[in-house]
Amino acid sequence: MAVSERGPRERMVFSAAQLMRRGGVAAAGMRDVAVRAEAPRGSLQHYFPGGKDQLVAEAVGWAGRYASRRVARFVAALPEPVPSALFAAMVEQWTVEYGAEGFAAGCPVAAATVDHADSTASTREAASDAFGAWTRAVGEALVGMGVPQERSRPLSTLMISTLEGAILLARAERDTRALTTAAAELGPLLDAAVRA
Amino acid sequence: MAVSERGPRERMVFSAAQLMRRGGVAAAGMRDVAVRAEAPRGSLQHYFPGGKDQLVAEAVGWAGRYASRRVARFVAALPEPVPSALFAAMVEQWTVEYGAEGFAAGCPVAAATVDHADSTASTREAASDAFGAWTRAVGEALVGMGVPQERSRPLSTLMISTLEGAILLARAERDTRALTTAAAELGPLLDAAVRA
DNA sequence: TGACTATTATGACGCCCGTCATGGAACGTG
DNA sequence: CACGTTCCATGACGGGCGTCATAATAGTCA
Repeated sequence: MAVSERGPRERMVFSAAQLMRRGGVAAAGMRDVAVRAEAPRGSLQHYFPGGKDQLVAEAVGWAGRYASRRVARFVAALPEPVPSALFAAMVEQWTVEYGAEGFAAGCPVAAATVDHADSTASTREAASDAFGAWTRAVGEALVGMGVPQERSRPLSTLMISTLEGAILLARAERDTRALTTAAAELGPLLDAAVRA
Repeated sequence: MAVSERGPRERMVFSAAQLMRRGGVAAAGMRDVAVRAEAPRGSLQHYFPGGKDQLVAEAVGWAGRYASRRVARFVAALPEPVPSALFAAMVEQWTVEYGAEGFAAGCPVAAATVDHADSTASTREAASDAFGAWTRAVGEALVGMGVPQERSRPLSTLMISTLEGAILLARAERDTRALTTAAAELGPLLDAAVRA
């Protein structure tokens, strides 16, 4: 995830998301965002006239789109297109990161929800949209694997709930145990929904 | 949850946890904590010489003990002592709160993890201990219901992961859907582990 | 009573934050 | 060239934060 790609605007959104991942919304200071994005500080008020709220909302939206796109790529790369394998891939993304870079960062959407769901409407709506898009992407993938339409939404919601919670536990415990447990325990349940 | 119970020290810890539940660690200002606890501001530096870090850590510890105690009470109140009923009770605590008071607050341990897991060691350790105590309490309850010892830890971890994630989704979406889905989908899986 | 500790009170300090005001540079287009 | 739009630069402002210094009060026991 290099910072040097795309225009300065997108770099700032990306950097905001990265900082939120590590220390929540409060840790994503406007000055820090500009520095990390190698963007001029003056650009913030130009590209984000709505201030920090807008920046946070866009960072959350970016994260939602990123997660959704990831799902499609996971599906395409699966040796066997079964739900448990998709969930395992989603979990593996985190175990790999935590193994390689430590437990510094979590999900930016979760951070935005925890910090601003009650105080800032735009942030909460962005988080809702992000989770919605992600859930939809997973649900469509499940349908493509033979899961009945009406089962796809509850199961995709369950997958994302469990993954988010396991990320939380993993960070607190500095251990990927919760993540691997989630994948192992939920796998059979997910596969049992195919063609049911 | 009245604020007027116990001594001023415990009231401050409690108030800190409540504020963290709503807007994260940053929203739990020291001055606010004192006001909400109806405690003198000067008491903060007296009872918590370790500053805010100590206060946050104790709030997280308080939450962990609270959740653990709750598990025992849930088990005692169950009409039928099966794992799915325990999980349903844990979930119901949140659906009831969200139905009655709105989606303002989440789990304080989650908030502490998201905001300070990477920056403050004492907070992260407190969160790890809180999740550990909670997981242990749930695991012991599962064993008491006939779940084999070696299955109790993964299953209790799964329950807490899924619950925490569903709380997150529920707050973002302002909808208890994720919570009820979690209970409905995980129930059969949990009960299948009894005497297995 | 006196002395010692526990608790409370209050104001100030320094820091960082988001925001704003103002102006300069870059640059395509008429 | 002129000119307007887009983009960047910089410093200041006001406010909130955690922390600290200092002192007054309350409670307790010799």
